[in-house]
Amino acid sequence: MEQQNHFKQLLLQLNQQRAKGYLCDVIIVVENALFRAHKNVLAASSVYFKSLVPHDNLINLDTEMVSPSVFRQVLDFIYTGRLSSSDSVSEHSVSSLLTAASYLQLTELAALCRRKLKHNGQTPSSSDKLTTSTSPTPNGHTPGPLRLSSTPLIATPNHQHHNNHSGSRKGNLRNQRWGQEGRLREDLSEEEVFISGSRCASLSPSGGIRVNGLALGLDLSKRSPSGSTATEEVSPSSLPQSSSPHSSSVSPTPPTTAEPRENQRQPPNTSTDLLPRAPCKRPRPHREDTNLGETGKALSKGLVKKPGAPGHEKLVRRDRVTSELEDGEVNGEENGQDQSEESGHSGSEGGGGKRNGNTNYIYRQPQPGFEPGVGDNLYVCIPCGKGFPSSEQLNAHVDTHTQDEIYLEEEEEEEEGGGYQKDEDPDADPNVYASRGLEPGADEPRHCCTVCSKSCKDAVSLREHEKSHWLNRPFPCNICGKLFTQRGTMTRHMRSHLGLKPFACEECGMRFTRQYRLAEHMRVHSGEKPYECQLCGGKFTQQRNLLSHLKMHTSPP
DNA sequence: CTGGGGAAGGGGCCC
DNA sequence: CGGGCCCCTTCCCCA
Repeated sequence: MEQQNHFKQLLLQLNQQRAKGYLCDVIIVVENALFRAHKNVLAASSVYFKSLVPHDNLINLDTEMVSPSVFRQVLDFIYTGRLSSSDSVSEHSVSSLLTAASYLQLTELAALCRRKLKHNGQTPSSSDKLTTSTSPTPNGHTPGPLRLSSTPLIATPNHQHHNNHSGSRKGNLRNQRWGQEGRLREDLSEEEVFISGSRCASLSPSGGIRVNGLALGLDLSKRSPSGSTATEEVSPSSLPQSSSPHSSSVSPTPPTTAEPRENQRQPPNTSTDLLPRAPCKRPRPHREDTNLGETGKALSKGLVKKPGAPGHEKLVRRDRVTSELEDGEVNGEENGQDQSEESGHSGSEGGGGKRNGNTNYIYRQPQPGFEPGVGDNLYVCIPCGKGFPSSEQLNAHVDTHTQDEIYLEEEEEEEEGGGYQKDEDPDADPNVYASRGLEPGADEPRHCCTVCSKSCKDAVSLREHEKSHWLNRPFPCNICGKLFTQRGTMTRHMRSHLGLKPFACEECGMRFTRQYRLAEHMRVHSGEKPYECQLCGGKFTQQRNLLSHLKMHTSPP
């Protein structure tokens, strides 16, 4: 007895889930594009991926071997066994596919491409030599859509270290891994992790950041030793171990010779058994320490502590002045939080943002009807949330954004909505006045710049003036679009997205993005409390807590 | 329920 | 560009 079309239906379901990001547990970074997928599917299709996915939730691919557009075809092929119509698969793209397939050790796809090239009278490029052997597929070459053989994938891993192909790249990360101690190797370079220098420079006049990828609820920031988020919902087996961060932005070493044959018969649910059962779409807003056993309080805190996910653009619209000039976090951080956790608890990440900062970028609600990550619209415009099937189309679209356009829309919305947000009643919160350049009780709003206090005659003038401040934040985050005044700050911010925490506590395994924080943390273990309140003698491990404490002394009861 | 303390995250900025 | 520090903020725990 056999259920007909079972495999087809199963694959169909998986592909639909991928499109929706449902249960996706791995992110593949190709240049500046992010792709979500299922580890099991990747592992079942590629020996290369099989070697990576158990350890990493974030995989960077060598852009010299595979481009975003090619990888998109590769991923489509993995999930469907088909390539798009042969008409649209040019010889050049077949060649690129072959290179990518070889690099990724997708032997079936490589063989398919090779046959396609042969059929077209082409000689496979040298790149396909990466694949030392492939198993022939029975269905041969046929015109029309290329189809995956129905035979099981036979893994015939070669022993070449494909990563070496990227070795020529400066500061190459891809061969680097977290060491035994769980420390990121010293020579990691943010730029390498991060995709983008090119896109970084392509900040559009509108301030729109080109992020050719799926923000789509990906929470790149949640990556401390464990977690409860989409990207963190990983197998417990890979949890904590202070030395085993879940995602590395590097491409680990390729499959070793030791495991080849296993690849053919991996139990289909080997890893899914270890995955959390709950859908990863809506991570809980609170810590979930309970599953961590006695790993240690401090550790557990770090493990599940939260957020900041660029992704579903659920955002709280704020007054333009507030959001752009006063609250640097709303756009990138708080927003991300909302996006990832929906519950709306404002995240600690947004913490620093309430102060000042002339952050400028405005996230927009996704356009009606746009469902991030669904279907072919894998490339998402951060500003408007619109999805596009290709990076080229996205880039073209982003160029159409202008700051004025955003302003116009803002204006329209202000007119429609009366300007204030319901939760931003100036009467209730004097800070709102400040942020808007207004003063409580003033009938006529003063159009003051919140950055330099310059007074403008009207709102339009103020906006024009405010633009000048934006230039002071020339460093955009390629993931969330937030702008920074200094490159170093942006780099540090990106580190939080990727969860790169090079500084590990030897006592409990907690990891930190900053050495200073590790030093601070170590006082927890040493019991050192160097900060003493001169008023009451209270001692604190953190200076900031002493300051907070002092406020308690000084503030009226 | 509330307030204080502990611990942690993030951004700004200076060196 | 990284380190170090400051500030703001959040979250959790506990009394």
